[in-house]
Amino acid sequence: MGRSPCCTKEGLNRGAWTVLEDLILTDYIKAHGEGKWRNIPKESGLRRCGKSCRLRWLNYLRPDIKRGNIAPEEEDLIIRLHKLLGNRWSLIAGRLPGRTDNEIKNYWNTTLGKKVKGEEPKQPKKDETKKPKTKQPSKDPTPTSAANIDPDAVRPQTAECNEIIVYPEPQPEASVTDFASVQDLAGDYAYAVPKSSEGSPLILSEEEDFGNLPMDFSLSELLLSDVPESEFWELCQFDNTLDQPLRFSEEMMRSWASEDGF
DNA sequence: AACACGCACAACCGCAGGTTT
DNA sequence: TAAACCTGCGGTTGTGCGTGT
Repeated sequence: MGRSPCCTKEGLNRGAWTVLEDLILTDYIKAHGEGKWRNIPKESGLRRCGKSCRLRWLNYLRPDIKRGNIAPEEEDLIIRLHKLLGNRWSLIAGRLPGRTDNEIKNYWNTTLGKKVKGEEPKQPKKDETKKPKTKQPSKDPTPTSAANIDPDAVRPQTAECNEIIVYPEPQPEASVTDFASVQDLAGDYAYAVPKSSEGSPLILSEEEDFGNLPMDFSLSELLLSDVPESEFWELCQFDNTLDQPLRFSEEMMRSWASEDGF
């Protein structure tokens, strides 16, 4: 099949976006919605190709984008997902609320890839006090930024499920009935372990306790619907470098649940 | 203070695949 | 049915900034 260039390059701006261009693009998308990228330059007057507009919006201007450092739990998840999926960044990003494929790809190439290979990054990742590279004020972190979420924070509810912890099968030290089975539609078990007010896991053993769980879902379906079931538990397995089960934060679960219509 | 170097990340490029004509 | 169009993805590049000398 023949392929035309994405746009005629003549007369188009390239390189870093200006504040004005960002404003025009944001206003246009607010008014007309996403999609029809090719029409944007024509209709908005932006001197950018549609592809560039799409990239700018998806990776930078979208209001739900999370700014700030990758949290340890996100990092853990990226490593595991990459192990399973390889460089399928968009798929990985789809399971990290507010993160873009480009951001994850960059993070992997600069930091995580080395870490996983056992090679320490030359310098620790700069903290959130770092300034943006380009002089664009729209880079301000959103209030929901990961940098604002302490993954180790103890949330003082006793009955609500704060965290979903997936244990590999079979459970070595406990029987299935020691845990709250959220649902096992596919024959897989997902265990919800609420934290006590002291922060230690509270093991549910009574059926009625399950009613306090915040959502009802098929975890394998929710997590990676396009990953074969046979590979699902591989993702959840303990390994030598991460001696703990796979954890998903409350925020992730909320985001996934809303995205997937649960 | 000036320079060199390396890192981080926004942006670009080419390709693949789905949709429309 | 084929060609053209459009969107999305992953790899790569360019460059601003921080840090070390």
